Amino acid sequence: MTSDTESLSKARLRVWLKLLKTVNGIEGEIRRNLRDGHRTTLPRFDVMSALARFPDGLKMSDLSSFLKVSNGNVTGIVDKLTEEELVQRVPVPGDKRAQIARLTSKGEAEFETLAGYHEGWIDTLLDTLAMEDLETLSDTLERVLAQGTEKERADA
Amino acid sequence: MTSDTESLSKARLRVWLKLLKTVNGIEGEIRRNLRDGHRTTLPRFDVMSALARFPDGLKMSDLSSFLKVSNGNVTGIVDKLTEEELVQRVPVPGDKRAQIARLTSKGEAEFETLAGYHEGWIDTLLDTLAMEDLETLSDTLERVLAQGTEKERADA
DNA sequence: TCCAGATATTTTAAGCTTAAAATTTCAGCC
DNA sequence: GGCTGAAATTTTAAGCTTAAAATATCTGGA
Repeated sequence: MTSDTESLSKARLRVWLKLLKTVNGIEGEIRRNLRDGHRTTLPRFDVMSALARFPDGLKMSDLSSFLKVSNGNVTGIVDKLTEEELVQRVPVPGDKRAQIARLTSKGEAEFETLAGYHEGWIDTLLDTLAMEDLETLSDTLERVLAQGTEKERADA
Repeated sequence: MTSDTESLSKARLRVWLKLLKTVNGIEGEIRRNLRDGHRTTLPRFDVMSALARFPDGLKMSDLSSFLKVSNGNVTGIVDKLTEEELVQRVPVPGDKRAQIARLTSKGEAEFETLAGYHEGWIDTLLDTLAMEDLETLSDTLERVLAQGTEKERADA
């Protein structure tokens, strides 16, 4: 391995650690805000956010693949959101195995409120990034994501 | 709010979601690699990585603040690493409350191996980023981190 | 000395997460 | 109809995570 290759590898590692630190910091702040100010959690917010994108609801399995978490995971979160009447399970006509989870009107209202705050928190936390930075960053991330997609294909 | 301000806020939100997707994807890949190929987990790797930076070991509380996780959390992880003789707890002379966690020589060897693989995984996953991209990205993240630091001061 | 508050750590309770097993239902084929 | 394998979901077991309570020890002052 040439010295150039080695330093590139080390530089990537350092940037990865910084990326992780940045994202963990922001995510921690969001979790704190949700918990302390709104008595909820990020996984709950994520589920509601996914359901808000699909007004007709999502099958449990579609919800878990959309969020990239396990089936069992969403079962537990939807259980609790259902207890609080923020989400409801609707039977799928013609398939007794499946259920559709969807926001109740109470859940929609709750999500709209939370989403507003959420956008504000992110806006503050990413305050230092102007449109040009955002575009550059977005392009960079896009390339990394594309590389990940390629790898998935190789694994499959 | 002007339309420009609104679109900036929305753009920040979109970039945040992309950032999260990227980091979660990479982190998931690292977790899979550690689990499937090396019978360990990311939190364990993180603890060993922190201890590897401090050959004389770290007090439990310093370890948790370094990793930015709770005290109780490291207690459990160090317990298990200790059972496997990868880490040992050393009493602190003059303070019976405190303990220093440090890698055993077995732990050091194990970490060196894992760290090599880890650097390779990151190198592959960030394959698409050349030195120039890394520098730009690093600067961008630095600014976001600095903003977070400012906010912490305001909260304190 | 003794005690009150601070410090270091562990324990506890609750929630999130996963992979794997279990359950229920479906779909196609005989 | 009945069977078999697939599909959708839930349950289970194990581990990670946190905040808060509990424990043990230390420190400084009365």
